[in-house]
Amino acid sequence: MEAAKRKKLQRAGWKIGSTQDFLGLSDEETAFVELKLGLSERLRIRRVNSGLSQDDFAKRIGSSQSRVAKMEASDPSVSLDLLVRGLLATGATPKEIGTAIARRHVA
Amino acid sequence: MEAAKRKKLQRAGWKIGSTQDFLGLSDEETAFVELKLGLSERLRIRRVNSGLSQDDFAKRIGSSQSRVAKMEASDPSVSLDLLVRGLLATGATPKEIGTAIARRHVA
DNA sequence: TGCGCTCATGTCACATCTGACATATCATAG
DNA sequence: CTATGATATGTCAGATGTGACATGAGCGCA
Repeated sequence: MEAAKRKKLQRAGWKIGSTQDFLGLSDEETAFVELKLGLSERLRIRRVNSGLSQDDFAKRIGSSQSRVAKMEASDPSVSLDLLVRGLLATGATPKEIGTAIARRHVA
Repeated sequence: MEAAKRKKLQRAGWKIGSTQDFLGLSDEETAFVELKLGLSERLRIRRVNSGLSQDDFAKRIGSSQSRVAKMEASDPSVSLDLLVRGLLATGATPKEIGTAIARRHVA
């Protein structure tokens, strides 16, 4: 998948404001990626707020530390399904998930 | 996946109000299934409103009629990813998607 | 310096999802 | 009744996602 670059760039220090810009992504692909970003941010927030390490959290949702890291990094290899399941497992409500999807930068 | 039954029961004429009841689903599994239902309903609405057959729509999003039918039926074999991509392809905004997830029974 | 804890990244066998196809059901028109 | 168009259901080979493992980087602490 082409969009694998995003992560790299992001790591390299680029503030992600609108993602698209550099990479030649279609509008739909962009929307999809941003939507995943909203969820992964939300996931990290919830995990950190509950004082868990990635490893603890992984066990709690029946996964592994490395996959949790990838979830939070919104790695191309993680599906929306996994992100949403992860959020639900933390007790996030569908409403909160909907909000995370609808608009980013929400507290 | 266990939850494959849902569809069958639903077909058999059971009004799905809260899904859970019969099948022994955990709260999280239930929430996940309902969340998918919200999206699949939304998808069918958007397709019908734009006057497309499943077949037309399938071509437009690079899939097949049978898969579209499964998407709208919220078949266990379809992922959230596919539903969301499908919605985005119809021009649905992240906001609309978020709303479809947050609360069902929305017009 | 070395140790323990946390998070990131790459890899891979195994599981799940996907498009395509075949076929079935169900209307509605002729 | 019988075509025709739309939708539903089952199957499967190939594509994609997943947990697990190894390993490295960063950090605070003795």
